[in-house]
Amino acid sequence: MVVMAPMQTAVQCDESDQSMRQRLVHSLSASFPGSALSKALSCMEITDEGEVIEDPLSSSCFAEIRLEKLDSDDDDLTSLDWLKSGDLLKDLRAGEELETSDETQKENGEIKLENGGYATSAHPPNIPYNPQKHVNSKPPYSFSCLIFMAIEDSPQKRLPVKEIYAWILNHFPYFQNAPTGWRNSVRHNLSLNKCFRKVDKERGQSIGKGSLWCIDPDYRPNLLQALRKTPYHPYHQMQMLANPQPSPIYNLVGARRPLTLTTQQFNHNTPSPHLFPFLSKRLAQSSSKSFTDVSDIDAASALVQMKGSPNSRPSRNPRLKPLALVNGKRVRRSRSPSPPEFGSAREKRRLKRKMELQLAHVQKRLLTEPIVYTESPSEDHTYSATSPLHLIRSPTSPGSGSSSIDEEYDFGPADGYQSDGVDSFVSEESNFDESECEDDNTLNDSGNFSRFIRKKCSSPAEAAEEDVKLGADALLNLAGINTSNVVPIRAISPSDSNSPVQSDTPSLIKK
DNA sequence: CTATCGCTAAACAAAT
DNA sequence: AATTTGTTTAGCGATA
Repeated sequence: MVVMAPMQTAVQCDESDQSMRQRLVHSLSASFPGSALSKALSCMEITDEGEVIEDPLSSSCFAEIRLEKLDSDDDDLTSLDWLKSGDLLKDLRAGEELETSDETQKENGEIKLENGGYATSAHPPNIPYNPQKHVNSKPPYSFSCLIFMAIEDSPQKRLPVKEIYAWILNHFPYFQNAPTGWRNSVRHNLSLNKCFRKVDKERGQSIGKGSLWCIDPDYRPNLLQALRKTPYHPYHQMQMLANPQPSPIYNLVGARRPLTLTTQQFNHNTPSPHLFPFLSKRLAQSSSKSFTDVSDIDAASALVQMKGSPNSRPSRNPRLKPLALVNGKRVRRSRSPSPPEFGSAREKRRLKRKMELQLAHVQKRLLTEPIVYTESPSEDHTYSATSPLHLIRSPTSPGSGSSSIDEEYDFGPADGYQSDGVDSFVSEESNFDESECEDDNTLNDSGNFSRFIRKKCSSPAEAAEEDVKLGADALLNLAGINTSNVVPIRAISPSDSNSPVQSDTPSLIKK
């Protein structure tokens, strides 16, 4: 059931589009001066009649986000009872007033401190957040999101710590008066959060102390997802500009509700080239491919036959080592392998071939599609976030320090802060050309996915088997079929959320 | 009640 | 030597 937003509908229909758009453009430009956001906004031309001549967000990845009913709490939203709670109507009216005044500041929940200093209170959840205006409210973004936005907003998609500080200070004046501990938190987050990766400096390159930090391409969708789930995330306001239709109510009233994209919506969610030049370029190449096509389902059903009924399998994922606590650290216990069951040799070969072809598509999608189907925060951007690639990475490879990461995971060489600006994951994309799906040898020999597997497995035969098993799980999950070998980053249906598999999912994998 | 998450503080080492 | 950067541990409150 899709829950529309009755309040926002009323708000947006009562006022003209033009005034709303103009005010939002003004507000966002002021909120994010000089940023990619304001650049994207500057590309919009609003006529006197309020028409947006060029709307860079018309195909935004957030343009068709809808809120799906996810839990019993949503029932509250289907009734109008929630309207009566608190001073919501007053707050909403206050939220509409984007012009700053002392009075509206009070109504907007601003916390005016007598000493004019730092407040630890979070921004009120029922007020649209303006970082430039609500300078005394703690931003409703996690440090992960702040760092993500800072890095994404940089020309090279990589920043030294110092400039991350600067970006945050510039865009969130709240931190100008905050104690310096937040810098520690930023560094702590950079260090501990797997989503962020240090870029090795080139020889002779000097950017001062420390390294550049970038987004790990594998986790970028997770961060996007996390940002999307954040109330008042800037891109949502952009979405309102592009598509002033009823939006998820939580973005207005601040209730914590995850967004879920439907399969149909997925295909239309192309990021703005103004905001995500590399991502939009990548997706444009594969936009003609549907996310879950018939062949996926076909292959998945074949896999069900091959693997047997998912429900008949033991709940524990045999390939995931369960976690144990040793000296306070989470480590993996040893596992006992579970051999796959196949039919005749001929049938096995046929299905394997089919599997490999489908696996190639899955691999390609996993590395190129930005949208993540998750409802658990742990799948977004936290220290415990997992990705398909991480499932098969050895989390505690001996000697896998920062210098060996690139080699082991085939990251491209560091570009340097002021270098050509080629995004690191562009090179990864090139490893997944459609033509690779046409040849078994190529498939097995050139993909990162396969390389990871081979590094993990001791023999080619074992690697091939691992390949098939992994692809089987990926396809089954993409087809919405619950399996014991869940690929946790995608296609997790609400009914899977309590599956025993997830409890076996690694909850903390250190870098 | 428990586990997880995000934040904060702190200690410490390494780099500049 | 001082400062900045990076890593790690610990603890707390909020939340699911």
